[in-house]
Amino acid sequence: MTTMSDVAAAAGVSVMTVSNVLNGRPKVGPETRVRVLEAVERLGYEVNLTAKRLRSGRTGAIGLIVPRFDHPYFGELAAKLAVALTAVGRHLAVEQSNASAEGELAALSHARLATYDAVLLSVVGLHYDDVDRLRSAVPVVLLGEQDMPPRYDHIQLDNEGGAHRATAHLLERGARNLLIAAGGDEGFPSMTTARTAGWRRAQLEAGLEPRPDGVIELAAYEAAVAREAVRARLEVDPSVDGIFAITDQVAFGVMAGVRDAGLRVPQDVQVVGFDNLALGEQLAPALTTIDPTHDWVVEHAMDLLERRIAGEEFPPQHLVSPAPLVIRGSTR
Amino acid sequence: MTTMSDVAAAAGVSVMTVSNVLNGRPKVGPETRVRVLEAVERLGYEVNLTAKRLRSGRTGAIGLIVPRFDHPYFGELAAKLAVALTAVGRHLAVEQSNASAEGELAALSHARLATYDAVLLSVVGLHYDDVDRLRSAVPVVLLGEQDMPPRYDHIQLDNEGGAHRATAHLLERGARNLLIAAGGDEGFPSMTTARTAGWRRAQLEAGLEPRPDGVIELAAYEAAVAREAVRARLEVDPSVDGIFAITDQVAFGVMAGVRDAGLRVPQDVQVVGFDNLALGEQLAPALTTIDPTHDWVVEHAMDLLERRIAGEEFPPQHLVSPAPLVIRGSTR
DNA sequence: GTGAAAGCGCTAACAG
DNA sequence: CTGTTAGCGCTTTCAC
Repeated sequence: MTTMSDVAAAAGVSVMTVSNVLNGRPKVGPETRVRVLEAVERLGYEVNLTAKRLRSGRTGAIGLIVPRFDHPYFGELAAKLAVALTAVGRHLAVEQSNASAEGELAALSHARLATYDAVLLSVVGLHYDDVDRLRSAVPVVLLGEQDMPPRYDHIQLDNEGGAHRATAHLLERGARNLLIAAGGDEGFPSMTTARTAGWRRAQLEAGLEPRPDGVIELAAYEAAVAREAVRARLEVDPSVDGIFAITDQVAFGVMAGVRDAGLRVPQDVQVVGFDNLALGEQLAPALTTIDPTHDWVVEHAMDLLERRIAGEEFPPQHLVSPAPLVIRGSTR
Repeated sequence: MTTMSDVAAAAGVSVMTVSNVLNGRPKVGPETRVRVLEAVERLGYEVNLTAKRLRSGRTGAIGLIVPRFDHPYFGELAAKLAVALTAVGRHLAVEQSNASAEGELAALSHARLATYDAVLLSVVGLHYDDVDRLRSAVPVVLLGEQDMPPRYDHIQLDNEGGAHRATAHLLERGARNLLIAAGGDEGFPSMTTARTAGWRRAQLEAGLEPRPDGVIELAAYEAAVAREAVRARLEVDPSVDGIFAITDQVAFGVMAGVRDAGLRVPQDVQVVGFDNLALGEQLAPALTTIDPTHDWVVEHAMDLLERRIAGEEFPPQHLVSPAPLVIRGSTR
């Protein structure tokens, strides 16, 4: 374990000069710099990030807290974020919040958040009050579709608009008997209510009254749950010719459920998802879906983070990303 | 920002006593303890993990370094690991290594590894020499199928055996013209060579000579690549009746490619994958595959980590997890 | 059972 | 341009 003092001794300078060289501060003579860098090289010195943070309050690390590691949506977002952060000399560590009931609170604890220069918090599954109680020593930017305390910067998708585009597309391609595979009304603004509203509005604008039994209520947004629900529904109601699935994972289940019922996608039933997971492109047929524009989210999240880290003061930003339609084979 | 001194002052004790209470050390009087805990509660104190680590060298955090966040295999492993670590009072942070060429080295730097009590390093894509050059201040346990320096603890799957079981199953279910969707021989022991060897051995044991053109060489283990390669192959060679895909992601592409060629799974071509990704179960037909037994890996990895963290000395362990067959609809 | 002193490795602030 | 001093918040050590 070599320290800065070791390097300083080896180079015949003070620790402060070593620190100045290593952090690229301007006031170091060129030959002193070379001598220090040689000593660093020779001793294999690497900075102790823990000590650096304790003193300076910075490490270059950004935290991303997601509800679960095994959902591809977060994996795809995290991958893009990691690349973008690496490009600006930072790095990303991802933590999972709701591995267990207590895990949720533990991951959000002051102490753990404080290990990062800033934190991106994905609020899926968190409630307004949980987040409102949060006290963080570092800047926090919220990501996700829940209604959240306005004092935070918050980036979300155009859920209503995306669902509207998805549904309008189904109608345009000739579907008339539309279902939505979603959840029940939770009584507060959420991804579910916003996307359901978009599905409803598109039909009203086309002069269609949404079917009263149009919502297939799913206990969980998982493929297996959707698959069984869709199969059961189609067996008693074969008139259905279009289904908007509230997420791509649900859409994967919907497509399997349609097949289980002996029907074909897209000839008998057209399907549109929401999330544009990489895998949707590889199915046969490939999934028509709404793109959550991760690049857009990453770009704007990083801008907010950098400005907050720099201490810039400005009112909390509430950004809504576009959510364009991606047309593939699951619609005609 | 309240510190331990603030709490000590509020409770009328020394910082040392606060530290003792908070860390459950035995030598504190019951009523002192209550007084301290009250002060902690009142002031909303939370420990500064950075300071704690600088002094004690421990934070309770375990690092998992994966090649990429957006591969579901790692997501599923990380999720299970996070749950298990939470249960023992630790927590998991996941970092991505090869977001870029330099990212790989950066993620493995001494400095970054040192922010954890121990590190699980997934070595997919890393070379023997990269890992051999690694100097870490904390225990490192290797995860993955590459050949690695024996001085590390290393957990891998039974690649050859799993591939053998997958192939034997295809033969048992009547397939006779077998392909493997894999990569070329890289000239060193790897996941590719081990799984290809298992595929070969199963055929030899059944009295079949593996076809010289039996390996569909994929430029990358991605669904899109496999899909196109399989479609092209089946169009010139319709006699194929069984394909072992080297990973589930490849298998997803293989199944789509079979359909693209106008054939059916499993009636015309049977398919077996390797990884048991959650999604494989939701396809129609569901994917027969080899289970990488994440639970087994997690259990053994945690055991090694805890013992190394505790400073226990023992020879490097090289463990091979079972890799059982999971039979579903993609085989008859 | 409790506390005082020392210092983990680094950097901010300032002196030279 | 370079060095000195002080101290981030905590735990280790050892004295009482």
